Amino acid sequence: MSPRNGTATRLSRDQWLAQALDILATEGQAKLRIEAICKALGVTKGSFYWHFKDRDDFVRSLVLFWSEQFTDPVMSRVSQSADDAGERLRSLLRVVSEGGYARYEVSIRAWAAQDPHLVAVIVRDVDARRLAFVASLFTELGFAGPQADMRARASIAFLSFEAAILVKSPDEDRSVMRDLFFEMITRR
Amino acid sequence: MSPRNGTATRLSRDQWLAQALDILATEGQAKLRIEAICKALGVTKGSFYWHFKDRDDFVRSLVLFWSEQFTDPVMSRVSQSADDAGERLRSLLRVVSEGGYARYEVSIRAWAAQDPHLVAVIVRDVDARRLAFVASLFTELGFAGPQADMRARASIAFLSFEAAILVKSPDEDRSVMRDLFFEMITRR
DNA sequence: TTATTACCATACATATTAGTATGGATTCGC
DNA sequence: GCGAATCCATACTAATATGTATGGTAATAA
Repeated sequence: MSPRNGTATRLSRDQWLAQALDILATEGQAKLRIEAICKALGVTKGSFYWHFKDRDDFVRSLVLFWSEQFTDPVMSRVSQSADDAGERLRSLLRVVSEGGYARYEVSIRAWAAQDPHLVAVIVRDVDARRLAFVASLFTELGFAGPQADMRARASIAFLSFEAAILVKSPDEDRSVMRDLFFEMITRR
Repeated sequence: MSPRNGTATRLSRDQWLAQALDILATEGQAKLRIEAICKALGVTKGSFYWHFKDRDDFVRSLVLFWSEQFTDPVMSRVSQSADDAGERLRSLLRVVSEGGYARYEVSIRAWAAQDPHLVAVIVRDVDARRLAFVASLFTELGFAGPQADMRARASIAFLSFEAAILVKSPDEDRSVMRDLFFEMITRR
């Protein structure tokens, strides 16, 4: 109920977006109403309409924020994690899974389906960059063309939908699952 | 604009749900408002509130309808498709992909996230039955325990997220992708 | 054929949410 | 310190959605 930030409630645009992503992950997109976020931030609508033109502007900014937070940073972190392409792939699987980066996929894509003009454009760009990045890992591992593409799609699907399947494995089993998946998908 | 059913607009509960699923797939869940569905069906709200108690009742009925339409029928059809477990898996991949059965996954799961009480319960049940069914195929193929479970999750993820990734392959490539995926996932 | 049920139209009430207008309070450049 | 820009509160409007009350028509059973 009380403001979530320390000092006397004076917010930046990014604080708005970060709080919104948190609500999106924990309570779903139906709870992502303007005044509800205001309450979580300890401010009123006056703040919202200073930072954002309207709700459309907010949603697009949020999806853009998501794409900037969870695409390039992950890719560059993974790129620097190892020299061996196999180890980088292993790092990708672990980072995305344990970092909870996949928990926004469903909500974001539900928006994309109902806003083909702007949200879908951003998501499509993210998809393309993810696919190219992961496929390049498999190319480095010696898979060519469609084989690399298929493995990239399967890997992204495995990571993304792992977070969406409501029947969960225990945590220790999830790392076992990842290892088994890694062995299968890198086998020549 | 005109009523989509032939005779003089006299609907059953299932016709309501089928029309709703169609709107959900084509226009997204934001367009799934009561009066919008009324318009598509050529009736008014009086009809809606005769068939459904309120909107919550409608949403839960819709998710239940989805689970009944796209779980047991697919499983039984696949079960009868061949004797060999590998051919049944191949049949599953083709039927789900070409039948467009995965296009509701995102919207349904977005609802599940925001309604843990009832919608999520239904989706969880669907997930469990899907996992058990697909895992049993891999068990038949000689994979035991975690190997079968991992392969079931990967297969379901591949099918579900294939429909959600906005960067699409051409249609002929999708069948190639399926074949490549099949070879990889069934390799011992 | 008549009474009853199934199904729907209409008109209304209510709630929720987005959006606006305006002024007040902090902070910052200078 | 002072003006200007930044950031937000308050009070309001307007649009959109759900839900209700009630009556009407077509089908069905007897």
